[in-house]
Amino acid sequence: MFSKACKYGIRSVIYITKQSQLGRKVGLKEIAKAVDSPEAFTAKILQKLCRSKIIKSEKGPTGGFFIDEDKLHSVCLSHVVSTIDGDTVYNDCGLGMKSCNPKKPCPVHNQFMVIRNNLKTMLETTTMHSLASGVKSGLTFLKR
Amino acid sequence: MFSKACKYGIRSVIYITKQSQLGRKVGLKEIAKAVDSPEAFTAKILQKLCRSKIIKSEKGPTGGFFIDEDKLHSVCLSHVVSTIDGDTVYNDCGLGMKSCNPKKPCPVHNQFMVIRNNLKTMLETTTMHSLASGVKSGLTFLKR
DNA sequence: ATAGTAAAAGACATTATTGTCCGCTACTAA
DNA sequence: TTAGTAGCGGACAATAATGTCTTTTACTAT
Repeated sequence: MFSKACKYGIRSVIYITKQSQLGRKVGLKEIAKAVDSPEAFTAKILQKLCRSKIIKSEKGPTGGFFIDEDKLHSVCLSHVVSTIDGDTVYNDCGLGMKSCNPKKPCPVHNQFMVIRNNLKTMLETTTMHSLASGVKSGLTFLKR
Repeated sequence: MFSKACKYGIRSVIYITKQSQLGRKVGLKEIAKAVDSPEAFTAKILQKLCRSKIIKSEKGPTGGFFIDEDKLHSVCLSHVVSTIDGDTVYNDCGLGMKSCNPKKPCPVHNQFMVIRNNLKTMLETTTMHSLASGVKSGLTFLKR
């Protein structure tokens, strides 16, 4: 479904969200440990997410990654996914055909449309805030 | 969503189905041209599909790939997908966590369950026969 | 029988993804 | 000002996926 990079990214942003709700900035090491991801690789992913303004970072001691107060409730799964994996999940043909469109559809075009719209809606309506809440309340988990 | 190998596989099986409905066996070259896929790579995929009994092959001149009469209406997308990509689409955690299950779910477990069940149902109820019919009637296309 | 055709199988090549390492830059606190 | 911390960026390494090539095997029609 998603690349590993994207999965690490989502897990990381959930953790950052959770900590930002407590007013904490978190360092790379802490994030990698909390979500059980390779540290250096995670750094790359976080850099991408910074460039796309989903998260912010501050250098130096007491620095780390965080999410702005006013963004805490608006960041969605879809933002992270499109930053890391691009729009392939939404746009690419299910059978990998170059020009698959409603006028010249691939054999599974319509079937995939339904699934993909479901997925798109889910990604666009699921906020990182709500996912972080699940972790905070102990209903869901971020590692293992 | 699916690997390239899986996409080539699906396209190929649709084409083979279409031709088998006409009582024709089809050679590798013809398949690769019809579905616009790399020939040698497609050969590997067809071998897998043969080993899993989804399609059959006959060697020698007048040989080629085909689907048994009695299977023509029963082969589903799910069969091809699980042969080529395995069960990852159905079983693997959406966030790549090792032990994600209903008792210890990842943050997006429930959201993904819904989507995945939709997908699973779709794959299990969509026959290659029906997809081949769409191509035959000119409603859908297998290349470009 | 044998010549020709087509799939099977294994070795190899290329590319994309994943992952690591290290020096550099920015920043903060003392 | 400076020492230490933490993210940034580029180069590099390992692995997995994709794709190719060549030889062998099986078969059929003549």
